[in-house]
Amino acid sequence: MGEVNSLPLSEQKRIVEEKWPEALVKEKVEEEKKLPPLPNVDKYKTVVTRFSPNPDCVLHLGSARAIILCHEYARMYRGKFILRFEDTDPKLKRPVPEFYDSIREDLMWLGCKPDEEYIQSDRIPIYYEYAEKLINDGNAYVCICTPQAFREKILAQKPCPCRDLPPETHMERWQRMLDGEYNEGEAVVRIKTDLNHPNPAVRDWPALRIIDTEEYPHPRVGSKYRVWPLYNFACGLDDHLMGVTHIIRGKEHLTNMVRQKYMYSHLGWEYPEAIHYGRLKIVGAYLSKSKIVQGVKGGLYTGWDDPRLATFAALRKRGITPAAIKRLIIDVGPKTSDVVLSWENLYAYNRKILDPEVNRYFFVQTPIQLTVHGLPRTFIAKIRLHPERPERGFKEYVIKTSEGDTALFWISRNDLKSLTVGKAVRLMELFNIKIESVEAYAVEASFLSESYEDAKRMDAPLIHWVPIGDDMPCQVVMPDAATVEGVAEKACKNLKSGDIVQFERFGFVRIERLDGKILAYFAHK
RNA sequence: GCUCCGGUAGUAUAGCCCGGUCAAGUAUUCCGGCCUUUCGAGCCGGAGACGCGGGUUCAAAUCCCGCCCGGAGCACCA
Repeated sequence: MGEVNSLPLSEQKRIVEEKWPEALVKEKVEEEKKLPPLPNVDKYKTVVTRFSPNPDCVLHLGSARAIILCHEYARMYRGKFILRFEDTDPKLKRPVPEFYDSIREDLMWLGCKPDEEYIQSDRIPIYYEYAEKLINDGNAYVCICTPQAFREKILAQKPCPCRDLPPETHMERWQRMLDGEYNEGEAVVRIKTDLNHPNPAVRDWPALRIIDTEEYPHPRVGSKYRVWPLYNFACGLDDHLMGVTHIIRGKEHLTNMVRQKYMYSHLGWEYPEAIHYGRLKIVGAYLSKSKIVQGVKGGLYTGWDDPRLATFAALRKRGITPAAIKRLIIDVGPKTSDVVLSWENLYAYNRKILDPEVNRYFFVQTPIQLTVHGLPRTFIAKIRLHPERPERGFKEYVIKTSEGDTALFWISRNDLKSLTVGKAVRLMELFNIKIESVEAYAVEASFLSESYEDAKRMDAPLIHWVPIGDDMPCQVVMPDAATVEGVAEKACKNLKSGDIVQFERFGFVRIERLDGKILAYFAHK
């Protein structure tokens, strides 16, 4: 051991290469983290997962866990991924037509295309059918107690007066519910459970209730139905009916599973495998639908894609790639503890994806004028669009010694701090200069030399620049919605809306608009 | 309050079920260095964690008990 360690590294490496070449190869394979296996996959012919949003808001990073986990597992086992809109509350959580589409779009953008799609508001007759069966079999009943009266009974582990009435009576009441003879809140269908269950919330839970859809019409089916299923009823039935084998959802649904299991046993069904992951938050962002809706409606945010929001629309606008989100979610995995992500984690994945792909440009933030005197000749700066990929092409600027021997540039006021009178500075990819004078809005300098080696030897700071005249105005909207003003180099005029580029020494941005001037959104450093 | 989860570095994660190979791995972050006409990326090195207290055991991040902290649910919402 000591003998081996005393050898130079290159020698050690040579020996290993000779004797165990496979050891080195293995070392280089950077393994991507994989999802842990799903439980009891063998029990089912095909794995079926579902993502079931309420279309009452746009999707955000908080939903990413459900979407990506469900989709990824479905792919992993060559199974099926279902999108199911749970829009059964026309009153309190009103679905909004535009969100059905925005959710579909977000899923496509994320690369999580559903194999099938269902909308619960189209399935009301199915829910009625099972409600009747359950009532007929004495496993459900129509309760006409006031909520308070019922609550008292159930807390005392006693049946309410309705519970033990014969099924025929309840079938009559059910018919009256459908016929509109009860008003909102006057009757509710309950699933029978164990009255002694330790958690009062699971005892005889409500399955269907009445909504006055004349007053609160459903955006898709209007006033067609007065009796609407509650979450546990619709969701519980659908999961079985659609053949869902693995339910992957947040742990807030843990008690819902307990409730639904009673219904499954009434129907003689077997409950699917269920994974309840923890809550996902990201520092500084509101991931609550109500906060988002409130903020957008109230004008606090510019829209669903306001850069301060962690909606997919906002992330997309900023140039955060779906691949980065996917890696992040897979990295976090399906465990039950809550996580508070830091943006750095997301950015790091995104940077890894973007860096080898996107072109580089100069953007000068809060520009000030730099005058360079004493140019010996005209210079041509020919700069690669991507440092490692010369085949991408170049951008070219001719630095003319127009007025005598001087040239004018924009440089960033932020770089003022690295400029000291008498010291050398390198204009990246161009030449070295010596600072003669520094004022708040103007810097004077003189030409020093051309070679990069000189700059290195002098330990000169490197700053980027845009030739005055070869510039175009550019605004960058930052993640806090503040706007940074500056100038971009002229070559940016060839960019298109939607392009993601790196503004060197500034960060990655996505081009939003280009009309003589540039509007970009900042992704990250 | 009741019911149920969970707590590994700044962040995220592996390991926990089936104690030893964990003087705890990985990614990111931060700090150095190298490389490179930029930042970045890349390469090399460094910093940084088992919530607390008991117990069982030759041996505990892993098993048991207590405590503390965090979260979720307790709707005729999803």
